[in-house]
Amino acid sequence: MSESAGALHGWEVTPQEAVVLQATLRERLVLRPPPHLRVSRIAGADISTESGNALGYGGFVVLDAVCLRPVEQAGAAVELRFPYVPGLLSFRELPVLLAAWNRLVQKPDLLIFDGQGIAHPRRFGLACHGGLLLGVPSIGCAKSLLVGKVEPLGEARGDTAEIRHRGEVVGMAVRTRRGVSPVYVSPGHLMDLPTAVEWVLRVSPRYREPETTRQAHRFVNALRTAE
DNA sequence: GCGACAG
DNA sequence: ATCTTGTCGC
Repeated sequence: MSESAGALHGWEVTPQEAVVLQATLRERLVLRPPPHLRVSRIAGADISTESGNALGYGGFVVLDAVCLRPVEQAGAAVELRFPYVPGLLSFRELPVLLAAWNRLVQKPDLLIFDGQGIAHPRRFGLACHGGLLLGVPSIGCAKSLLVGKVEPLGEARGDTAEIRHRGEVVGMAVRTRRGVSPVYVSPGHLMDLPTAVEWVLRVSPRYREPETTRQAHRFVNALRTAE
């Protein structure tokens, strides 16, 4: 019997317990893609919150991996019970994303999260946790760094520079568009760095951020505004 | 002890 | 992330 998505652990945890969980869960990460990864559908995930907190609106937008056109979207609204703590973002966002995931019919072959993968203090960022939880290859693509240092990178689209942290290469700064600041890419689950960079560039043909992230952001923001 | 700190 | 006004550039 295969484990159903979301059955890794409960969400009623304290920040201290979350840190312990991360150390345990990271041992189950697979940092290489499946032998013959075929991606026909790729999805972005994001959440949108109210100013005071309370409800979080989360969702996925699934795109055709070739034309980048949306094929399905699913969302959910759940009370956010875990605070925003740098390094523990997944414990805040994944409960609502899991609810949205369960409403999704056409599951994607690859997921891109708005946050870090292994470029994380304990090598277990949002994309790692999300990919492991859902059992899908995943990539972290963040707008800013959580940990690590990067040397200046070239100005051309496609230029990269390693993200180094404690002597390890944990990700890559990637210029997806000339004249704008780079995005920070790192593997989540069932993924490696070269493949992650390749996909981020492929789904970011025009704007700084991947089309998956842009569409997911628009979708969940519309969800919140409509309520 | 002092900064840094995904979204 | 969200709250907010104007401003710069294609």
